[in-house]
Amino acid sequence: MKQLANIRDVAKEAGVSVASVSRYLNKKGYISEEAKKKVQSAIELLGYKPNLVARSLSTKQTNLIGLIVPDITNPFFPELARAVEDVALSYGYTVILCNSDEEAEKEINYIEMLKQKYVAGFIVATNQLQASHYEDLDIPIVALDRMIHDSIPTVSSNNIEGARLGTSYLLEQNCQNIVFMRGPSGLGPADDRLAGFLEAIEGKDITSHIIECPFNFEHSERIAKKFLTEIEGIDGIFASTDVSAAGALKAAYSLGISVPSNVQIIGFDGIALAGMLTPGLTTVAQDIYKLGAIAMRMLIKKIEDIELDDKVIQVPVELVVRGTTRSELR
Amino acid sequence: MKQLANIRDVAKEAGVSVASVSRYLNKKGYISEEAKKKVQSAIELLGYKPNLVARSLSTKQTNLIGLIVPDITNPFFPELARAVEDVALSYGYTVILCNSDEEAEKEINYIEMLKQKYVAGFIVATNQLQASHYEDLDIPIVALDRMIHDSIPTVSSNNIEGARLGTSYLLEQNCQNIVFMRGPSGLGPADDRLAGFLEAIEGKDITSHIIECPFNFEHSERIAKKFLTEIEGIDGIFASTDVSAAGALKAAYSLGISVPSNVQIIGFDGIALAGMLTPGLTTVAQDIYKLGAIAMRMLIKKIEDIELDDKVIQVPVELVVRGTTRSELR
DNA sequence: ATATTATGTGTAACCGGTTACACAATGAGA
DNA sequence: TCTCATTGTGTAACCGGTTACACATAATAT
Repeated sequence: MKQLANIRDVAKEAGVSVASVSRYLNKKGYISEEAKKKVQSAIELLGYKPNLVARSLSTKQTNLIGLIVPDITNPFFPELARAVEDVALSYGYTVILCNSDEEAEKEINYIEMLKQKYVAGFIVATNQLQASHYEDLDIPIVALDRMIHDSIPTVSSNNIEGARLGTSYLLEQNCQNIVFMRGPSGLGPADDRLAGFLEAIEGKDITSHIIECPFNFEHSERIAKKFLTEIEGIDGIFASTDVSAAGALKAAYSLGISVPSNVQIIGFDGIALAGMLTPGLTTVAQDIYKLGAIAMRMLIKKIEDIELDDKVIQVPVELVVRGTTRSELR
Repeated sequence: MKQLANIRDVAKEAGVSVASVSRYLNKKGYISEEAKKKVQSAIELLGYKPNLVARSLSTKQTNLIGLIVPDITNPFFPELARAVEDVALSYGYTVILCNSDEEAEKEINYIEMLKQKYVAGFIVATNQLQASHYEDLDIPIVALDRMIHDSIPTVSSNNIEGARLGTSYLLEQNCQNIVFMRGPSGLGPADDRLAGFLEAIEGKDITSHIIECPFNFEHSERIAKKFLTEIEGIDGIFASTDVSAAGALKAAYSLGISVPSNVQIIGFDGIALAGMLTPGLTTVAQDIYKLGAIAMRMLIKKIEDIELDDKVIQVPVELVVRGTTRSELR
């Protein structure tokens, strides 16, 4: 392959100055129709593509977006990442994937490194760091799934409403003795889901058990096995996450407890996994793709310095009824 | 935040030239102990971090790696991506995630764009493009999971051996009438898995049905439902993918066919999903993390121009027995 | 004593863009 | 006719690194 042409080659070929070529490329400043044409054909002739690195050096801007997630291996995040990536691509941005493992240090390292690369912005789906860290950065940021601080635009699902919805459904199904597997305390969505659950059972004549449980299959299975053997008469489980629900389902199965006839289970997230389980998992589904897509669009607005209509966007949530609840009882 | 220091500031502060600072930073060329110390303290004093964009412009090299996968939403790929990302990070590289959707055009667009950014190399887990495309690129490339061409270093699982292993196990479990759900024809791993299956049943007195099926849950479920109703007496299913196996499992369940007592099912991949299903999916497990990690290390060697020991690496595969096969019959 | 080599350092050009600024030319308004 | 705004263009500095090359000095070989 031949040496790539640069802007000076184009200028020479077109018989104009580099400034004119640059103005043409960026549609900025004055340029005559005639010059435009000459530049255009020179570009075509030489197969010229602007060097993005050089441009970045000069403008201190790139079209790189850092997407920070706890762990792409957790099936919630690939769906989110996919949406972010799709939208980014359609606007000419490129996404860099960063797994933080919920460790502040890893996250800081990533942020430092990407800052050195002049990333255009970050989408952060973790909340390890204090808001001040991000504010000091002076780079556009959008929080996804988890609220970091009022000062940072956020897009998340309506978790409280979702938990209320799921709980009400469990009550409709005549569950009287419900375990709520709450996520790690201190984690925004986990807390909100618990709040929604508590609101929904408020004043109802049912027994409830709140049990903390990480968003991880093996732990969830173990914990569910424990409470299913230790607590008498459980007839409903609301897990804060589909993965946890899957753990509970498996635990029930291995204990010979039949789902949904003995225990009904409901999850939260609406990831593809829910539909793959047998029986299919009833779940409060987030619109994950929308979550990611909106976050990316917000970030692009911030990057391009367009005023945001709303700083906080709540995406509605929907109950998807499948086989782990007794829909025939409705 | 104050203006970041650049190399000239450091040089001035240290009382040396920029060349010395640069030599110090890159550990290249001669520099005295004394100068080293002066530069070091100037760097600390100013909190200097080299500007990676400027460096890239000059060296025409970045520490960016493009990772091209069909769709990160397919649960096989996040596990792979995770490994790639971990190893990349540990060597100071950053990975850019690209979903090609198995479309040649998308892939070409990505490659073009990343080339403009001086990416250091690509890990390609798709095979849409002809090898020549990659060769013309003149950028280090490693093929992951799927072989593209002899000329391109490849790391993949031993798919033939894996399929043989799984099939033998099914035979040991007394399956007589087996459906092999093969992946899309023309796809390397899918073809290899079929080959392994055929080899393993060669000469055995059993009935087999080869049915093509994409690597997608919904399609797999539908197809499995069809053959489970249309074909008499199926007692074993070997799916080329855990996701397909999950579809088959769900299909069996919805038809009231019990697994493993009526039909035994075995998958391929060893993704986390397999363990989350009930019953747990017996599967031929790839060492997915290892696959990704080795690919990344190979790529780094290519980038740094270190001779590769082997151009093609086959990672061994392991049978993981869970609940969809009747292990008690052993 | 002299040639040769190894060590150490600085200057300035270069990578390939962007853009401030100077300078024209043209047309409109006073 | 004389401003002055508008449109159009080019030169050269700048972004922040790397590095070829020239030059200097010290150590070793002849």
